[in-house]
Amino acid sequence: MTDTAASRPDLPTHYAPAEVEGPLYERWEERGYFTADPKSDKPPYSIVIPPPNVTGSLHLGHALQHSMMDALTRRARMRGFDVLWLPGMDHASIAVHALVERYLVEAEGKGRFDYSRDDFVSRAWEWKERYGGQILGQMRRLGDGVDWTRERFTMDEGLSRAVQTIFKSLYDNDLIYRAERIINWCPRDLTALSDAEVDHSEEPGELVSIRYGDGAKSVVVATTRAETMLGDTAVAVHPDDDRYKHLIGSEVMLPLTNRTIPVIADEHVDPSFGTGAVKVTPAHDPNDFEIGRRHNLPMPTVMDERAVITAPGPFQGLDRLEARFAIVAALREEGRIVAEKRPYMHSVGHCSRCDTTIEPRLSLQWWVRVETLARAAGDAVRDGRMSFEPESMTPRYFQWVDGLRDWCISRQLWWGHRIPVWYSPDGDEVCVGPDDEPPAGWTQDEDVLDTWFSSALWPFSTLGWPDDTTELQRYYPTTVLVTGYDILFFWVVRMMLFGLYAMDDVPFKTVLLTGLVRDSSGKKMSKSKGNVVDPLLWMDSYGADAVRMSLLLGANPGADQAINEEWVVGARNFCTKLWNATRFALISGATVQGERPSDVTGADAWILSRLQAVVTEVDALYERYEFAKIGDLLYHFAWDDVCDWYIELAKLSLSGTTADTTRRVLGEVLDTLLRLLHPFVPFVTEALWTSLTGGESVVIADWPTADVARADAAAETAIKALQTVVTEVRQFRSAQGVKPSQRVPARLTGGDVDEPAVRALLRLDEPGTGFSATASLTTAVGVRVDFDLSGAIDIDAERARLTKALAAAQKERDVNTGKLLNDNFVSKAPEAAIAKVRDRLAAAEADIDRVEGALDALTRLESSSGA
RNA sequence: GGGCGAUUAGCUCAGUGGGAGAGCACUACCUUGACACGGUAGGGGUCACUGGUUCAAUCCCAGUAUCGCCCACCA
Repeated sequence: MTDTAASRPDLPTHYAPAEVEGPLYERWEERGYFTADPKSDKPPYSIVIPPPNVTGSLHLGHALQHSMMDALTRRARMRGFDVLWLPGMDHASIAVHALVERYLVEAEGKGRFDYSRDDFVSRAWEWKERYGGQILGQMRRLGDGVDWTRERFTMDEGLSRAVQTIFKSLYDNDLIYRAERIINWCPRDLTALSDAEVDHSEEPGELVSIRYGDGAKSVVVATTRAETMLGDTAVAVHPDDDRYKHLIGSEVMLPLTNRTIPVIADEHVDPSFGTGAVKVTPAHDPNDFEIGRRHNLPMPTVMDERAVITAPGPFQGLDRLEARFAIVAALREEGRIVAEKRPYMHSVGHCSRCDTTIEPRLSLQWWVRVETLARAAGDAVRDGRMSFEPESMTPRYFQWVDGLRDWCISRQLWWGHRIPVWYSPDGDEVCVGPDDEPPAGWTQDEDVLDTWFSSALWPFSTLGWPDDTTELQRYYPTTVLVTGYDILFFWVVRMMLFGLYAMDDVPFKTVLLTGLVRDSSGKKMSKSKGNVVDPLLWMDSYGADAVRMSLLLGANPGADQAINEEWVVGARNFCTKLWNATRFALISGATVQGERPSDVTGADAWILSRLQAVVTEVDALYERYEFAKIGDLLYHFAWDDVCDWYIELAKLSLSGTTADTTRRVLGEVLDTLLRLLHPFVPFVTEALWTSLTGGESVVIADWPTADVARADAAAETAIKALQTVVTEVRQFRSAQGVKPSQRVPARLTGGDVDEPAVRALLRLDEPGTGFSATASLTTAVGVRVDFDLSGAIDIDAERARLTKALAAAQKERDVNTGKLLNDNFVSKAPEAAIAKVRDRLAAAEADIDRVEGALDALTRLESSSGA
């Protein structure tokens, strides 16, 4: 044992993640490992975190994305970059509203409008301070190496200033305007929503056909929204529709009212749908609004903001659904219902926050004029300044960005950035910048901005914009954005719009889109299905490393992934394996200081050769963000190559003359392996690496570099031969029912293989006096092994094994012979392919000879033993 | 209607124009001096279907079926 080994504490045989992980993060944070240094001369590497909602808690989707970002930034830090991974939270305007409102109802029994605006907002701030931000602690638990000194919040002072600055700039450039349009209105949250905040689903409704007018002056319209008829101001038909041409320009009676409405011609109408005639309600339907605009129709509003009928008459005060039934009943009484179809499946929009059915509503709102911004955002991808990983997601981006409609940014809420526009008593308006004073006596617009307006600024507002800070110059554009494909449109597109506008450059060079995490049968996790897993529970049971590793092992670019607890158990087992391998190294006196051993041979040369190949491969996989493959590669290298073979071989060497070299190689291999694994499993690697090396922290260790000079084809061939012999003999022993612990005398002849190693791994004794070969095996690498099983050989079992091997070899021979007899193949296939087939044929024939020989020997043995 | 993707072992998923793979699960044996959260050996798949291209197709092309996602429309 060396001095270093003696001074190191013994590790327990079982890795207890909860005990190990806890103290490590605090130490990292205290030492400032995660703090970026804008003044450093290292190259920058920057990622902004997708800011979780202040109301949020860590779910598996976060855990996946954070594991990826943490792996990327930890590796970048080890590679010598000045890393900024910037954390923060989103104020989540509408989501916080819902929670605070619920809280106030429960705590004080009062609704939102029982409070003044200022009072409500200060309650919301209190709520945020008290209950918000629990996810930040959960990020520490997961191990996220973020720069906490630069944590931001979308409503903090600096970001609010950025919001106001860009609003004024866009306003001054006529890219923000106020207009009355049809918007998506949530009658529960009492606010407008953008198109992106509406989810559509197919639902059963009813399609009723109603006769408007009477006799010759009548027309039948079909509708799923009978209640809106009170606001109808026309019936539209297609201009070329012969059935209705005679009616165009005339008026029909609108039932249940005293009004008549015109029949108009509009190209929008599809003559083949329904009756080919459409009722037009401009104030309550987006298409009808457009028709109304084209034909200068009146646009009466017949419902209030809670979707209650306001039109005077018997239906006034009814909710939209009650009104629908009542109106259909009234029409039926008048004999105007011509046809009814129910259930009638059609698509219905819902508030993405509260699931309430959206009510299209004519309303005065603020808009971003997106045309030029969207074109720039599209061009940035078309000319390669920004790209998606995986690339297959690019069409989705274009689909959205090229068809983007003006963005409704005003919300009738209180929690959020208030629109910086002020009105005079006469109705004049002025947009106020952050450094301006609003005119005295003017009043500010009541609305706040869409939450996504401030998130759209995140990559530069967090770096100090609109000031020209060193951070902004250094870390913008950010290196890569890691986020779920589900918020491509909400967020990614809008960051592109504003990033290009404000900074004249893309906000990130690459967007890495992750899939969704699903349950073990591939179902989307949802509260209603009850299959949501809290990653914190898994972290408590198996460790943050295990959760991270199992997520990353499933992280194929852009693809959804399933996960269940067994996967996490497997990852925990892997951590334990690492733990014990390192324990072995410590017990064995592995050393990591001093010169690298030169002139290594045998297993030592082999594992170093493999190691440098793995380093090269891992680096290549990181370039393509292939986390699953990186994990798989390191998993198998660690478990198969290092643990199953190298450590077993090292045990032999450690008691021999090359022990010193092996101690050094063992140390180097584990040191390098732990560094390679650190971005995936930071805690266990930190605990093990510091024990093994005595270094300060693996967080600040150097990323391994491949030493190509260590590539050793001869060593790899030699170990492969050894593995072949060992495996074949194990198969033989297994088939023979020879217990692993039973030592068997054997004689090895021929071939070129490390005989002492083979004997040790296989528990084969030297042939002593009285050795009698009762069974023999000629391996594929030419080594013949004669065993003295003292007549105990199970001839039937061995014959079965050999017969199976013979069949396989014969099949291999036949397949390859067939290919070579095919003139087309021989004349057209590339020479390399033909050579390969020849080689395989030769190998198959040799195998057949060998196995047939073994079968003959078996037969002779059987007859000679006189069974 | 437009776009994208999937279909490979019981499950979750890799993969390649020329020998079907991994993890988990399963079977047998094993308390071998790092590890039973382990070791060794093993079983298991017409690579959805039908055509085509090719000397050769699980892989490329076309079509079919099933499933999933995104966008648009749905009076």
